[in-house]
Amino acid sequence: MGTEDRKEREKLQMRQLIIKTAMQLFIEKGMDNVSIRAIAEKIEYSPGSIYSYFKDKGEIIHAIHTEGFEKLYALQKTLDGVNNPVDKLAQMGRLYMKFALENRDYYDLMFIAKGVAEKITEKQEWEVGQRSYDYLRETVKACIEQGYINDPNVDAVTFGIWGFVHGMAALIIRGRCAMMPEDVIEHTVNGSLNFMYTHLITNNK
Amino acid sequence: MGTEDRKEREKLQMRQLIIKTAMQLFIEKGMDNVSIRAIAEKIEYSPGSIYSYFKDKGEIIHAIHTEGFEKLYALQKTLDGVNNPVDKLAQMGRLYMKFALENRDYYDLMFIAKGVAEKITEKQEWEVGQRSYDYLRETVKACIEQGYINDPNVDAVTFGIWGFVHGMAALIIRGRCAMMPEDVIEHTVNGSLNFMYTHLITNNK
DNA sequence: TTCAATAATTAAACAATGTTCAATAAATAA
DNA sequence: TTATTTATTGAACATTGTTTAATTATTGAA
Repeated sequence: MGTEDRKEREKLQMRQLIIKTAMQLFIEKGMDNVSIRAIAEKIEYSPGSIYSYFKDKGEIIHAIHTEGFEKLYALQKTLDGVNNPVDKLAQMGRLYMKFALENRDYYDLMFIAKGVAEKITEKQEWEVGQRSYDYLRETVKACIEQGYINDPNVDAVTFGIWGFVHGMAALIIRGRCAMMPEDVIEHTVNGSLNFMYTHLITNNK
Repeated sequence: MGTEDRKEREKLQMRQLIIKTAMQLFIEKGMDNVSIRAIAEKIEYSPGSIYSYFKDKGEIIHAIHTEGFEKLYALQKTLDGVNNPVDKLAQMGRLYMKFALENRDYYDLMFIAKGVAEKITEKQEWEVGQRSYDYLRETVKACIEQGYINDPNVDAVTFGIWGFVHGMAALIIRGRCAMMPEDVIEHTVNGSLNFMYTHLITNNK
């Protein structure tokens, strides 16, 4: 009988609805001001009900976290056609930055928020993030192999470049840029990206 | 009569005790697992009492936040004697990284935690952080003026370099480095710092 | 259709949080 | 000593995430 399939489908739909609603409220009210009760109320269920679909609040957050990584990786894949690894690296940096600043709640969950990463260590659920990291790493590796970057340590270069873009994004998202007016931040970030990509590449073209 | 002075002194001592105790518990139990009640209990006062010394929990956190900036600036000042701006920049990077990783709770409060920066915007309490930023900026400026860095945009270069070191620190502190084993992180970070400082400097010595 | 079993949903309760406030105790100045 | 100001308390409030016993809805078989 197909009723089991239907039930499963409904269960999945409900999970999806909860996730969607949670994300809506996150964006609307800020990640820290969204209670289980608020989510429950918005979907017109009781608070307790949510716990038949998610083990705890962390599991909801983790679901959104994963969604964010899907989005980011999809963006990265749009660079598949770029052959020159230096161009690819530069474009990836801009794309990463754009993603971070246009999806601040997602980015926060993915790379900044506390209490998200801890719970993942148990399982191998890093895969979804690993994919993105590998994509960057492969590009860096190509840059090194083709002589564009003059440093044999792929991991150090990759981590450094990631840190560089993440650092700027995190400082902006967490409001640590009081030393410059709001409206010049974007310009400064562009300048920083240019500076980096200009200087990291060796001159032997 | 000097009793007013004494009272003021006592009030300050009490504030200091609260801050010290809070920091102890922060390190001991983790920043998110320290309640006003826990602090109160440790100093053998009632929870309500704390509110005669601090407006709210945020004010305690902000006090520790400020303490952190004092510590960092004191460290930076140890580089006053370094004349070559490139050396100074490189040493500052390592020093910053060391501070971040050896004082994770302070660093978290200063540059990552949410709900800290927001409350500061009102006042001009950025000064304590601004000092540190200016110290970096001046060093970058010297590097540019002396031809070591080939980019006229002081702010973009400064922000980029800060973002670079902050990014790595933040990723480590917030547990986003699952792609590499715990014990190679330090080595990788060193490699990244070397890579950056080697490549950001133009070759005209 | 009827009925027992299974599943989904709820409301109420729990413990922990930050914070407030009237009552109490302590310290001070006259 | 006494009146006043200050410090401290403990109880209370609202809000959180979470659990659970009771209730309602749904299902598959008779």
